Amino acid sequence: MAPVRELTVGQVAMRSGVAVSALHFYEARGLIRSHRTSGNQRRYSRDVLRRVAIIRVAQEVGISLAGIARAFQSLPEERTPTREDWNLLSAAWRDELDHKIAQMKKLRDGLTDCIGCGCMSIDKCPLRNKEDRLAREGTGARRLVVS
Amino acid sequence: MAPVRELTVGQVAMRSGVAVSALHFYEARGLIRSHRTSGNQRRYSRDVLRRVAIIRVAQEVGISLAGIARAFQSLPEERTPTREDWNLLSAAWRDELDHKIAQMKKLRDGLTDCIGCGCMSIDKCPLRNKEDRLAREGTGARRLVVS
DNA sequence: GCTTGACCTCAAGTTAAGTTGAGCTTGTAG
DNA sequence: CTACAAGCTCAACTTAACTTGAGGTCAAGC
Repeated sequence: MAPVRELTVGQVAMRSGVAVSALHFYEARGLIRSHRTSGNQRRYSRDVLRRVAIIRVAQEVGISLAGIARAFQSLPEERTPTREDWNLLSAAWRDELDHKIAQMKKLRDGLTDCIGCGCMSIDKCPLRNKEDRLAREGTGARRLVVS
Repeated sequence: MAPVRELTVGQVAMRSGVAVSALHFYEARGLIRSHRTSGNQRRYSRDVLRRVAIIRVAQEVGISLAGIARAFQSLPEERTPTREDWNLLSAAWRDELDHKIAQMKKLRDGLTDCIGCGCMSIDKCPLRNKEDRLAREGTGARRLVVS
């Protein structure tokens, strides 16, 4: 087979639509990998494009880079991930997403009922009920999760 | 009528479930207001509790403090907001929420179809389609929006 | 062979939403 | 009247996810 042309950072950046600096950053975070030329420049195999695409999609769905990295660990190190590999990943995320959608619906419905009423006390109002608030991660600054 | 007792920061913190530092912060951001005692301590009128409750709910729904502040500007400055005032607010947010839910559903459905397939190119894949991505705000670090 | 654009590294800056701490003042209970 | 908890201000730190900049290297065209 003809040798599949490797990509430079610039090419990956252009084709994936993310900045070069972001690619460096993803690499530092272990989300993508590259090897170096004799002149120390990065070269990527073509499947990095899929990885990057999935990173962006997952982010939009509200998954943090840490979460994505965790999920990516289920992918094989040696071989290029197959479609099946990716499907396993997406299945897990789809569940997360389903859950978030459900939570948001609950909030939306609760909003109209509760915002103008007298039930906004911390323990009584369904909206203010700590039991099943949407999860937050991180301890310092709060991140708003999802999308 | 009996004079309605004003609240100290500590009391508001306890009753609303947010930290004193967060209340200071909200005040600096113009989300809540207080007046000062002769000794320069904050005193809050009771309706601050509702405000704070709504701030938290709105945040969970993915609205940034800046967005909340914007919305709060529609509230009357002079009088305590009525139920009607709040309802107007919530209506707008409910729409936002509806929209976000719709986007998430789209993403969820697209995810299963697309993640394992070959369509992940920036311009063809529905998931990667720039047209109606979820809005991002801010220019520096990206925030993940919603909940 | 040199110029120019693409790369490289590493440090520091940015935003959101707060938290933490130092140093100082208030207010209330005994 | 004196502790001591609760307040106050202001500056600095935190996290995530990047971007920006400085200072230096690589490679391809003319």
